[in-house]
Amino acid sequence: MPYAFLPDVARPAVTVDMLVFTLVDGALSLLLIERGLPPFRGRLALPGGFLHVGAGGRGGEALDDAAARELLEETGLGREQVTLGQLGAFGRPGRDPRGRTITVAYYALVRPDAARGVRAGSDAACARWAKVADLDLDALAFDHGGIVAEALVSLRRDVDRAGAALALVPATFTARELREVHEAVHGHRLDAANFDRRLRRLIDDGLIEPTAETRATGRRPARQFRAAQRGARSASTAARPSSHVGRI
Amino acid sequence: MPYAFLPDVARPAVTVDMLVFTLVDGALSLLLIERGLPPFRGRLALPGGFLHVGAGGRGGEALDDAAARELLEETGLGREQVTLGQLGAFGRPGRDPRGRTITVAYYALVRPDAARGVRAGSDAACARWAKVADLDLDALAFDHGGIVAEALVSLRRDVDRAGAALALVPATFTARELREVHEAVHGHRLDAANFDRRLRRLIDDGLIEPTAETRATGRRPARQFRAAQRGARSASTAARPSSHVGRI
DNA sequence: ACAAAAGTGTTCGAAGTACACCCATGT
DNA sequence: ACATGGGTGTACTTCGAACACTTTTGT
Repeated sequence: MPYAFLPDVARPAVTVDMLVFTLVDGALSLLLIERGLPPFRGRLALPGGFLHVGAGGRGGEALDDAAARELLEETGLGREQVTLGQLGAFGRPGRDPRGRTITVAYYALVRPDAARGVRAGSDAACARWAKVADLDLDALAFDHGGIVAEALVSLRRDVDRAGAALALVPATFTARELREVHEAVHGHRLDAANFDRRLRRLIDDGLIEPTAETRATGRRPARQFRAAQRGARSASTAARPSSHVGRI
Repeated sequence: MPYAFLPDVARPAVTVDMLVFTLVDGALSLLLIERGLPPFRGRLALPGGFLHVGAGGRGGEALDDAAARELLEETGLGREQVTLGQLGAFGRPGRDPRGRTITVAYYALVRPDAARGVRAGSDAACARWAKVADLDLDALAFDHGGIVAEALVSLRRDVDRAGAALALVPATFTARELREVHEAVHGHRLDAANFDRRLRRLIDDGLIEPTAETRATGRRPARQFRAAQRGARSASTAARPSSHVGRI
């Protein structure tokens, strides 16, 4: 038993909410559930759940582990298959009519090929991919609209640092696919020629590497790339300041 | 009374911890308190406290308000005098030996002139400015060393976007002072000539504006600048994509 | 053959870096 | 007068945007 006790103040309930992003038909999409119970019954909401807190002083799960658990429950995806990170905490009084809750929002970036199998999580009544462009943020349950809005700002800011973009393409991808990630996130077209030169820089920097095979894509076959495994950096990378991936 | 109740699961205690940064003698510094009580008695820690949660379902304070309240209690500074923002939530089991706690970390950037008067908060046993360069992160209480490390990464990333740097200089400042903020945060010297051209761009973008007076600084008097009040943007700013300030 | 997509080259401007240099002032 | 810091100019480079252009495939 610990030698000192936490003061006996009122505690909020703590939940973890997930912002699971992927690309569906080239459009940035977010996994939402339709609530089957009040409050906000019938409204769309972020998947999530309560943080597991052990009975004793030390038990329970870390926030990151709670996010990974929720992700697995809702989508069947393991944390190795996605890019996971924390967005922040939200706790305005009144955000949940049932009582005081704090939520810690996590984002998860899912490759589109892995996203195909995501359906009917055990926890959620009905999980679906919603295109971000079509989403009415004000219609979401709780304060989830505001959380999604913040996540989109972070995502758009950090997709250019390549880390986030690489998390949203299949393991091997074409230049077009990676470009479409940027286009989907930012919502506007990019010059294919300029983007290819950016790809070449990513190769120079050791972030991605070309594969031997090409892929038939309807017309002329395209070269493919894959994310470089860490450690296999080129000399030019070592000289540059490392491009930190940062949060989402 | 609400029509539905939160499930009766165990709840963690929720605290708000403050990372109060300023420049002391040109060195990036952080406000720390020496703990007077166990656990970690005698060790340095971030100032902070428990989130106020109302007895009913709706009462209590928002996370931002808790951060502002802690800041006021520890430093006497109001939220209008500082730049305040959330860093994130930390909740590893075992981070507090007394029991399960989640902390939401906030940063506050304090202008050096305002930091002069910060001393002996009502809450803290003994508050002091610690130079970040001299700090032994592993010696801090709880998991505060890791939190500080994360904050420094964010601060270094975002000081270049000008928003953070302007929060760490007096209301009117010289080019040298703003440059020293960048140097203090990044830990290396910058070319004064190039930095001056960056200043000129900040003027063009309407972020800062020159004042009429100059300041005697030992040798040749220096021109002074101030942060431009929002709304007084130049034409060039309106055309550009707005440079979001982002978190810390 | 032709359309569509892959891929290359060119030009321009914005902005970072390095460095030479002039200017104004307190001692 | 002169050292010190304030302030300007110049050359080089990187990188994004715009766009003309060639190459390679399927139909």
